[in-house]
Amino acid sequence: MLDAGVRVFSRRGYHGASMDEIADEAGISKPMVYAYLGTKEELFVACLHREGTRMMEAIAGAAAPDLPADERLWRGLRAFFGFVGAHRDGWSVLYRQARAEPLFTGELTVMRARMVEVVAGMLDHALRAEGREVAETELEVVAYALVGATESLADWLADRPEADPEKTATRMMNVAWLGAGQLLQGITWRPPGG
Amino acid sequence: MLDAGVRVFSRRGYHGASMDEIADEAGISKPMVYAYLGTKEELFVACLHREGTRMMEAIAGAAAPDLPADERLWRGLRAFFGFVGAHRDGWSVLYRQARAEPLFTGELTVMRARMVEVVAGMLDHALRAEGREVAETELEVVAYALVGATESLADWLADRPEADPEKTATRMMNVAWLGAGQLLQGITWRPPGG
DNA sequence: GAGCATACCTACTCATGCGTAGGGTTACGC
DNA sequence: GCGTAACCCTACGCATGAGTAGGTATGCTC
Repeated sequence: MLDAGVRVFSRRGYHGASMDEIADEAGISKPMVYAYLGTKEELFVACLHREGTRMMEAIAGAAAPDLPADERLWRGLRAFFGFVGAHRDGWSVLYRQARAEPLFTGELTVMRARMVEVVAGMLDHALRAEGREVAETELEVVAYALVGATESLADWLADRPEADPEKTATRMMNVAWLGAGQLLQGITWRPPGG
Repeated sequence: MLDAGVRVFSRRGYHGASMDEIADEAGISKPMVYAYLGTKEELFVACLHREGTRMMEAIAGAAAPDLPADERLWRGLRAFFGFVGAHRDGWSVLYRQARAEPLFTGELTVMRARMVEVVAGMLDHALRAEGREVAETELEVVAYALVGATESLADWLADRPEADPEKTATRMMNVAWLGAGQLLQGITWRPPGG
């Protein structure tokens, strides 16, 4: 039933989806949907939650905390893109629909914050291993950028059924790691004339 | 009048915005809106178009094509940040709305092509200067990642009034350039055991 | 088999909001 | 002063779709 919701929401968008169509897709009647999952808004949040949780679990399960940073990042990215590739509908619901609708931005902010926390923790861990340290804000910014870039590529992937998730993960890793790798070595770029 | 549209659309979202409210915001009556700009859908496209064009011009104007690649990227990024920062309720919000709504995917494809053209063209130019060449898809992916990261940082910035835009742009440049810089040198990361 | 609960459906109410019809107002020509 | 034309308004028609009322079938208890 949530599956039906996710399918229809991703096909039509939150507003374009009618409860009739969702009920139809699930093979039951509308009052049943209301009986089990409440209003349209609640139904959407339920879908959002489930897809988000599944994704988090997929990533957390892949990126074991005792691995070296690049390996962790790679596995995390691969799990992420693998998930998006396999659940294009779910991704569309999560990040396209939820982002556009002011009603759901709160939910989404929480999820992203958790993602950023994970990534920042990864970088922090790698830095401490080398005896270096960086202000928390600095890490947060880098993590934000990486998460944003990854989300963006996930969108790219979701629009291209022929694209390979594995290959996309590798590309992302190139951008993320070669950038982050330099940063971890203490190399920074400076604005000209600054 | 388009200004009113942009304001209301970004405040309420595409569906949440009513033509009455837009007309009210513009200080005229609804039939006037229809007389000048047609249906709600056409109005939205017009807003999207204008904001997108403005942003493109801001970036293209800042990043002169005869500069070295890092300088171009830096100026482009700064212009991008400046624009998104100054038009917080403008382009990025509309863009988000458009992505969620299947109605606008066509229009969006065109805009995206132009965006990618600007960012990827920058990278492509740098590559050709070194006599190297990379598949168009490859460039598109990198461009996507960079734009996504930048948007994400713009969000980060918007939530923190005390943060410095210039400094944030520098951080973004660090991630983007040190990553892209390595890539331009032909250095690529490979998956372990691949 | 009467009473009752569960599970589900058809068919409705009602609010919302896009798009428009038709009426008023001002300015100008004659 | 009267026609008329440009301009803009109020006030409505109408479709859509969220949420619900009230009915029907099946099964379970005593």
